[in-house]
Amino acid sequence: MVAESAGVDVSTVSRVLNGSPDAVARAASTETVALIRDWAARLDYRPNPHAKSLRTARSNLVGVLVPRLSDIVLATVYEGIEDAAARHGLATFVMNTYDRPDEQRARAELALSRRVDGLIIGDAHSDAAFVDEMAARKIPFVLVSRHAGDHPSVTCDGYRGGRLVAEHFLQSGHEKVGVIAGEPFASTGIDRTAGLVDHYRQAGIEVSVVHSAFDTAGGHEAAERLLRRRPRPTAVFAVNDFAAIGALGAVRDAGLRPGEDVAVAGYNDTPLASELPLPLTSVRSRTHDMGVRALALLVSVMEGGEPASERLDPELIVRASTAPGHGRRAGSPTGPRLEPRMTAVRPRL
Amino acid sequence: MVAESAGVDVSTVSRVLNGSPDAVARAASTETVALIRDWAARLDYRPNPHAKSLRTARSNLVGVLVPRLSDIVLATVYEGIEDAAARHGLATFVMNTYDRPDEQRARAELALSRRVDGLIIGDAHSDAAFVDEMAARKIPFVLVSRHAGDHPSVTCDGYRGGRLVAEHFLQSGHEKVGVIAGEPFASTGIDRTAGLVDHYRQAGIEVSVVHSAFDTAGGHEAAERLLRRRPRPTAVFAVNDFAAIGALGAVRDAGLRPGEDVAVAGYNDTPLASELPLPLTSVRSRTHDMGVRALALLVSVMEGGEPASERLDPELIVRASTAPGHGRRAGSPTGPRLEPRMTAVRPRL
DNA sequence: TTGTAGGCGTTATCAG
DNA sequence: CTGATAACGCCTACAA
Repeated sequence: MVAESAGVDVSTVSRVLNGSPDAVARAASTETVALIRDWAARLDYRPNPHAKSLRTARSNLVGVLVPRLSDIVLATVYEGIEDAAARHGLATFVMNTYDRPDEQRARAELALSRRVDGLIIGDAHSDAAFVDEMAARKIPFVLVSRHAGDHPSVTCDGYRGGRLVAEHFLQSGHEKVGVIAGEPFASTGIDRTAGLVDHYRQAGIEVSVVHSAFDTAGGHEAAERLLRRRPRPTAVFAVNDFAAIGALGAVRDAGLRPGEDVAVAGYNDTPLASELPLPLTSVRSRTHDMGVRALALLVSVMEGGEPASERLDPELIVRASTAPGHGRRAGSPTGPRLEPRMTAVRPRL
Repeated sequence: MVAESAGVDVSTVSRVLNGSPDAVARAASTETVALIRDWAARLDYRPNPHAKSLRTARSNLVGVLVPRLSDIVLATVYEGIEDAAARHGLATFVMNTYDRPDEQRARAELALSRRVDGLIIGDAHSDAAFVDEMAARKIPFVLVSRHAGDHPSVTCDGYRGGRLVAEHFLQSGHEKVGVIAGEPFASTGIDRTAGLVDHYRQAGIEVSVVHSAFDTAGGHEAAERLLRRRPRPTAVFAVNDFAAIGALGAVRDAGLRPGEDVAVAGYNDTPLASELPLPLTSVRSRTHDMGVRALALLVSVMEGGEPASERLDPELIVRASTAPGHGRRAGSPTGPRLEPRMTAVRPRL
């Protein structure tokens, strides 16, 4: 189209429109380049991506599998992926798998039938069955958020995150601790739990671990179970902020003062954590960065590389839920005197 | 590929693999059909979507624009879109625009350059500037969540939602009411606010309206402004659950009892609303359904139709934040006696 | 019922 | 430096 209008050959047009700046210089005369660029702009020409993909056998598409996009953690990871993908000229499909193996396979096939150049898998299970299949089929992919087997992955160091919480709890004098460990198939929960458990064990202390769904209701129910144990935990670590919020509610419902009678820490430092009535101690897990790095890693895999996995460093954010009087929300008019007021004369047990 | 293996002509293969059941029956002999199907399965043949799109000038791709995917409301709408799209054999791209007009245009162009067959726009501004441009360019699109101009849209009736809250507040005896109205360019906040304001006006009462960001911090700050007014509001309606959570915090920080001294209602009935320590009254807005319906509407538009917009019905869910003693979280061991305990002997003002 | 041929818009190769 | 040509895989009108 550009070619006809400008009276130039198609191949020249292609060379000008696609080549790197200096390649263009070598490929066509200055006038021809100007002419072609002019017509392309005037007709606002866009190369047809389907024709291009057909010819080059590259779609510049990547598929992304997540357990659930309405989980803010994964949504934020995906935002990172999407940002980075746009910068690389790639487009992304996201799909929910609800952590169900059959859906993982079905969605992956769907993506593959769309001829994606690679896959970012955010819902790997620790048994690695599904990802091993993908690897056996030589499909370029990376894992994000969770790791499995020794496939390339970008994660945030959950083991270290768990230790950070353990150190904080120990320094605060907690010797009876409970962990709400999330789903048993997710490396995130496994690592975070192991980090805390190991650190406590080195101090000669055993902690109670219960599993739960990754949401508020799951955390509430799991915390109830922990609070029934004797001696009762004085600190609870939930491997997810939403579970931690549920735990806060359970503590309150049990007639105890969250933050005072029972310290509660979460994970991921969700935007809500700092804004809760009782601000929540949490471990920042650099979710957006994980997405950005995962896409970079995938690009490297797609280019035939065998890049090393990346493990980002977590950061503990201490707030009032584990340190009464600390970590008040900025901009509050009342200052550190909030907590006593929030918890005044609540009957014990 | 299938053709060579089976020793059949390519066009016959195409006919068998694409045609509707009875078209196939008319197009090839039973044996040939079986033969072709057999080989297709054995080679797990997938038609190349790029070749198909090139030939048919249809990509089966739809672009989705949202303000921000890490907002659970839009994430849930998108889940609905994605579910429905998969059922229609369509694939979707989502992109964040952060409610910035330049990003809206840039992302729409990106989608268009990918040759999407249509667009679902979840971030329309009430001035309709951007969507009018799209319409002028004859691009098939529908709006979701927000409406603008008289372009086809799927929304939940915010005006009615606002009225539902107003009725509930009036029945509870609130005569001094504040509204946290969200961003002024979003039809959602505008309609919800208008519904409440109109209903109160019909009762001869004026309400205070303040704008804010749609997040927790915005709601906190806006509530502080409302609570400084005299006479002080006894009820606050935030057009978004996250803003409502911020408002709950502000009420508490002001030394008042949320739910008792100041009723707080939110909007969207986010999963968190029912799980908060003080369960939040909210208006359910059928976000997932909106996504599903929006995709159906887009399909109709892409087929050349001019379908009418859809307005789904909202539902008020009353909980303890506006009705102390009501709406306790199911499964709690303490029953309706929670609220007095939560708010005991907090100093007034 | 089956086969043939042309073209969708690119890019790569080869020749001028 | 520029132009012609083939091929990517699919669909469809037309012919047999």
